[in-house]
Amino acid sequence: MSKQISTPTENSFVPHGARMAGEERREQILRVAVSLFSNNGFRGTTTKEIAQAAGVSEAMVFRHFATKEELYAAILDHKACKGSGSFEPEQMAAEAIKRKDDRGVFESLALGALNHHEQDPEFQRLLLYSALEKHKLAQMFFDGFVRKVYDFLGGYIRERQREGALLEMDPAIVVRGFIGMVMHHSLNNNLWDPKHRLLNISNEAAAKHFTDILLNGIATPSAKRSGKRARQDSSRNT
Amino acid sequence: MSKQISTPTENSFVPHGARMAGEERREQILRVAVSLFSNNGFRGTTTKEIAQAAGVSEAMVFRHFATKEELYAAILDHKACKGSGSFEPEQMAAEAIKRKDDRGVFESLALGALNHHEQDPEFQRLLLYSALEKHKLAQMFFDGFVRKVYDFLGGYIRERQREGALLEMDPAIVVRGFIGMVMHHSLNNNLWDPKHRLLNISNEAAAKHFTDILLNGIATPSAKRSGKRARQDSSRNT
DNA sequence: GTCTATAAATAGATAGAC
DNA sequence: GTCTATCTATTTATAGAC
Repeated sequence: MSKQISTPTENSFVPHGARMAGEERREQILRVAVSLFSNNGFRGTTTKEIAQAAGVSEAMVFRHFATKEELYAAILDHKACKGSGSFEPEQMAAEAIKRKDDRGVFESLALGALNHHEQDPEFQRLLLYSALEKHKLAQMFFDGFVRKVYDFLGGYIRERQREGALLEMDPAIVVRGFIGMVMHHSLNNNLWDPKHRLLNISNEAAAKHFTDILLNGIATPSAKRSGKRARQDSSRNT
Repeated sequence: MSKQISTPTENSFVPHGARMAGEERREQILRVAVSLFSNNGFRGTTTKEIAQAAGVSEAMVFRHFATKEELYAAILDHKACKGSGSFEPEQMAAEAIKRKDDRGVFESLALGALNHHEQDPEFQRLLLYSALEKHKLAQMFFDGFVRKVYDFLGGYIRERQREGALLEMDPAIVVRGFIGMVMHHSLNNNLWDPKHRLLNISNEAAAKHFTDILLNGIATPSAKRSGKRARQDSSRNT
């Protein structure tokens, strides 16, 4: 509330990369803005609210960020970088990939994503808002980070298909399905409070069960043998 | 643009349920408002925009709807009813359920949902916006319609588990996973234009493949036999 | 019914004192 | 650096003429 940790003695000789005294204030504004934007979206958040939440005047906000749009862009940029920074799929599943442990690969990725979204719920809301509001940075994030995930995970799946461990099927569809299970679950956890949830399980359990479904499916072995008939029955509209 | 199909001759004796002359105008306002709200959200849409898009003055909008909030609520209500009206899962999969055709059940539900969201993209955007913006009607829709789907589909899964056709596993998790695949795919189709999509397949193909994954998984039979080992390897963090 | 005009409140952004 | 005061444009909503 009342932090005045400034370094006025060195104000005269600040090198090009040195942090200004107001750097702290800037980050404080960013923090509260993240919270407000993620809760109310871009248009649902006023600069006055941001200023009040940060405990400064509105003019201060515009001193650090020329426009509201610039502030929002700074946040999305920061979050997108942090998002692809603190959550590196390739790195996260590196071990399991070397061991060709399919379960380990998918389970660790799912758990990583679920935990990431749980500890930083603002991230998903921010991204969804910006996607709905058609902000450029949302498009950039998806074109960048998401595409990387598809390429990376799709590549692993393709490799395992060649080795005969996974069924032949467009890897992109598999990735879409798996990410769908995980992201949709995260979204539900983030949008609805625990009291209203239709499903309340730990991230570990969710990651495990989604991986179970992806790799093994839910049909029993006996049902699978007799399943071919039903399949023919229902393929009238193909 | 210039429809004046009114019935002024009967204006004097309107029964309690009769439609006013301005009923048409009201629905026109509703239509353009749906489009604008779904594109820009509640706070991102101005009453002036709505009036201009409807080709009337702003005062006319407020004649039909006392407040902007009331207009928004009317839209969500209408859409939610239409959503649970034109898309009745139990009815849609009724045949397949009677035949105990698991593939048919999941595939028809997935295809129904995908087609529904494709022919009415505004619906999903509207719902997402209202969920993010924490409007009451979004909560009501999820507490009502979505819960019904979970109960209905979860019930079917439980029944098939008792019959030995499906593996023992919390039905809610299965429903969450399957709905996740389908909804996440729909959302991707709705948020990104075709040029930027990472996956471009027909709804029929998507429904089929998601059902394949759900029932059979993606592991080959041989991999499943040797899969138990890998499972033990990766269960260090359980 | 539909419009013009406008009220009342709020938005983003700036000027200038300290 | 931070504030108060203010400006301008926009937004919701209403009044009253036709």
